[in-house]
Amino acid sequence: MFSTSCHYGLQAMLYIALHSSADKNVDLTQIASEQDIPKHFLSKILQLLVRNKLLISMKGPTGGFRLKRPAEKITLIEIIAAIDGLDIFTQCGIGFKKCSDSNPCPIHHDFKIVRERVKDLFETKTLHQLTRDIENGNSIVNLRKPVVKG
Amino acid sequence: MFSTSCHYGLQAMLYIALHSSADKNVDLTQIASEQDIPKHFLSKILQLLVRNKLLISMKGPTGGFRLKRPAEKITLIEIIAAIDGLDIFTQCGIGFKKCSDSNPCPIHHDFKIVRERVKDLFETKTLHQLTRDIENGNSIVNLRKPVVKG
DNA sequence: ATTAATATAGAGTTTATTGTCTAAATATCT
DNA sequence: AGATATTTAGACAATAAACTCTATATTAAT
Repeated sequence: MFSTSCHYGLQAMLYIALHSSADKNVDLTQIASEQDIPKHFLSKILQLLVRNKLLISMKGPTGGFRLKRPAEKITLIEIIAAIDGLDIFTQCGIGFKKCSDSNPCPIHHDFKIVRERVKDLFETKTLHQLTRDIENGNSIVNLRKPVVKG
Repeated sequence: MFSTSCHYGLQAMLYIALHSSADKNVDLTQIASEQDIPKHFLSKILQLLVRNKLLISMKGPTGGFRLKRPAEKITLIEIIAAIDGLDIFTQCGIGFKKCSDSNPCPIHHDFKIVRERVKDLFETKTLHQLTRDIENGNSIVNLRKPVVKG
């Protein structure tokens, strides 16, 4: 449904939401190695997210990435919009370029309904909802927070 | 949502459903030019649909393509399966390879619901339903049947 | 100040997708 | 039988997506 880049971006944002805080960055190498994403490829995706005001980056030792806004205020569709764009949520189901509400293809109305449901999901789902699920143990997929030292 | 090849395949199948019959083929050049699809590229897609038993092809003068089965018996998902495969209907929304019902990512359950709705649509929609919509004038997009001579 | 750790930038490579061209095989029609 | 119209096949080209590598800029810590 989304590009590989977009998947990487979503995964990285989730990782950063879980592992960064207002005074703690997560660095690229850690994200890339723990999420198994090519480092320099991920680097460009994160740069894009910085330019789109979803992340803050800092150079130097202790540098890295953190969320620009609280996880409650970041929806998944913002990440998707920054990387893949929103065409997928407006495009015709069978690819007719001229298809529209007033000039519908024969599947337009039915497709629009299900497409909107997908869009709604990503519009309403926040990063915080995802991290909460993980912290509650309702979701897994190798994103467990490491045990804090001390 | 689907590849360009898949869009072309869906569009061509719809065109063939509208313009062929048990004793009339539609030829590649006509489909390609009327649907504005690169001819030789479309040729390969139609060959794939022939191999997947959705179309019959005949060479020579009066040759061309026709549906292998009645349009009532061909669902859109069969066309999609032949060209793009069905991965999109099983893949994780945020791209985790290991995500599954028993090892869910934090959006798994919600995403599965909307993904199934999209799948349902393409599973239940037949080519016949599309052509009927067009013939009833409920859908347009440059697929009008040309006026029959005589 | 120096060093080390980090993000940023840009060039280059590989692979997949999309599109083009030419030739061959097959079938119809006269 | 020969001419013509069609699909099939395969090589090739162009573009985009995914990935790699090297160098530079910036910052924290010493």
